[in-house]
Amino acid sequence: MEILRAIIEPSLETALEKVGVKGDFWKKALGPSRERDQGDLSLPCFPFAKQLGRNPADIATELSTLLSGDYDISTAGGYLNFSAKPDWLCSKVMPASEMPGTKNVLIEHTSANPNGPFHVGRARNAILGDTLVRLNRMYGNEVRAEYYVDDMGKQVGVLAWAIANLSKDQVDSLLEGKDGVNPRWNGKPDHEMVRWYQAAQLMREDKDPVIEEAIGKLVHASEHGDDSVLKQFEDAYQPVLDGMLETLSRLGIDFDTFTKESKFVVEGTVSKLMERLAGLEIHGMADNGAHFLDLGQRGLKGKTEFFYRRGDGSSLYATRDIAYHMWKWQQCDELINVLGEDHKLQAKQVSMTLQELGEKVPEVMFYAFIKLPEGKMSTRRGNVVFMDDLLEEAQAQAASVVKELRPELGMDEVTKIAEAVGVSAVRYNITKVSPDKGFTFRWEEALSFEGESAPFIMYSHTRACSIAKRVGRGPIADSKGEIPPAMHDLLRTMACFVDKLSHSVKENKPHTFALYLLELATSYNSFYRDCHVVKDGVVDEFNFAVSEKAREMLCSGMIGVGIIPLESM
RNA sequence: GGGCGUAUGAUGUAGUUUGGAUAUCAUAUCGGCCUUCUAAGCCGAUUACCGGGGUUCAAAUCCCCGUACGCCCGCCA
Repeated sequence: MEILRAIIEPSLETALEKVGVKGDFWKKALGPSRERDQGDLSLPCFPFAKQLGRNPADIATELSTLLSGDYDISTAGGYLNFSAKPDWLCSKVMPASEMPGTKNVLIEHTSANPNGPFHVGRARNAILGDTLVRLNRMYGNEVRAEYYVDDMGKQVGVLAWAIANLSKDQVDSLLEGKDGVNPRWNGKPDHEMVRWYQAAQLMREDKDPVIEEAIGKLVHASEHGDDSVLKQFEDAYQPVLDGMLETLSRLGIDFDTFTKESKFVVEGTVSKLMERLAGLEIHGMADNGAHFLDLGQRGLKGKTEFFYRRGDGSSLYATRDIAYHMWKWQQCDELINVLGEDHKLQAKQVSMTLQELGEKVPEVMFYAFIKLPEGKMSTRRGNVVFMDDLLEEAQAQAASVVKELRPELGMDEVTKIAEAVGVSAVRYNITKVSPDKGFTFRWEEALSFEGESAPFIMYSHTRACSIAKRVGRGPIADSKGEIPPAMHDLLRTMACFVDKLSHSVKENKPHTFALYLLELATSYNSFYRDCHVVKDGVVDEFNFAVSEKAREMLCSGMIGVGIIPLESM
């Protein structure tokens, strides 16, 4: 609770000086209390014991007599506990709070190869990335969400070759016996066109030199910036990408800008970069003329040679990524990338090279993969859960719950609520887990609508909306009244909104704020139980004002993590 | 073989960056609460820091040695 810290620190500093404590190391010891009933902030006095040669409990007691302010003080077992006075807390929480962000942030996320539909694993990137985008915006930062389109190289090359050379019948017969397109997704180009890619990959297993050469030629041309080949690639991948973006859009995810990888080849920045790299101290060359940097000289362990240029003079993916980063740095103060954990080494190499060039390095949020109970997700082995199917299932499950709980609702209303509940639940179940934790996808958990879930938060919010609707007008400003425990508890939770948001944004940890919303909703639920707004037809203005403030916070918090704030569900 | 990451109740998770009190929350299980603003809710009960050393007044947190799992170690993307 930073608002409390701000008023405690100055007087605590004076008190500690009087007692004889030197230095300000205590500032980091002053932290949130472990238990809620201990207080809001606590100071362990053990570190002072040695310096002063006294018992920590005595020091705590003496300090408590030297302090006073808008907080209550208690001591317990060598700790000094501070609790904000409820009235003061209320006066701090109720006014609109200023958001501290001032930076221009560019967040690159998703950037999936445009060759097929999102499965749940690939979508983790988009969900985490978009949540970071939303949280940074709520924090006050200027944010640009960017998708880096991989429009050259082998993956797109294979897709383009297949579309140019295979008929639908050929594709169908090649893929015979494999799962077909779910009829629900007929006409959705990512689901349809991925079959050309899959068919081509199957054919390539035979290693037919004619096909390999044809694909190789395309890839080679794209990597040298051949306009007509790049155009052919674009015609192949764009519909697929559009289909993929449709899925993301259903999840509430969109982008401000799309930047094509080929841009840096065509504009010549990649070749200029390679010239610069060739002049570096740690530069080296292989027998066939390929170039690398020896990052081992800068402390990289394991494989130390980082190749950035092939023997034939063309660039590699990482080389283009470096050019891309240099370009990105020209347009923001802060750069964040969202990458799967398989990109850790690559990202390290890119960062080290950027440093070698005197450039700043990006912040990277890595996330671990989502597995299935049967093992790793793999499109080829048919061991996947497509995001489209998950969303469809979530919507259907939600619809059956809504129909049961709200039998009076019409079909349109049910569908609208079910869609919001389904999408929010799917997003939230991915967002609430720490990114570096790999987890196993289970339908049951992904579709959980109770406990630690989006619908739990949505439900609290609709309760607040329902009250507001019943009152039918806004709250009266500066209402005051009695603060019972449940309201006090809610106010304390509300007081940490910005703290939690700051932490989430600064550390690139969306899950901490996502979990905070659960606390906020829980506190609201207790308040809802104990502090009725409408009693016998009469509005308790103070309770209403607090309810409204909580409703606003829930609402903006939900938008921040991609939960759709319904007014009724 | 080397590098990086993860390990917390029956299950899933927070907390580890910056050491601090009785370790968070949920699911499951058992029991209670709808004549009062939506019971997708509320209240109560039950169960945990991978193993072994070390540092410290104090270790889930820091250091060392193991074990298990994941990812990476392409002139692929």
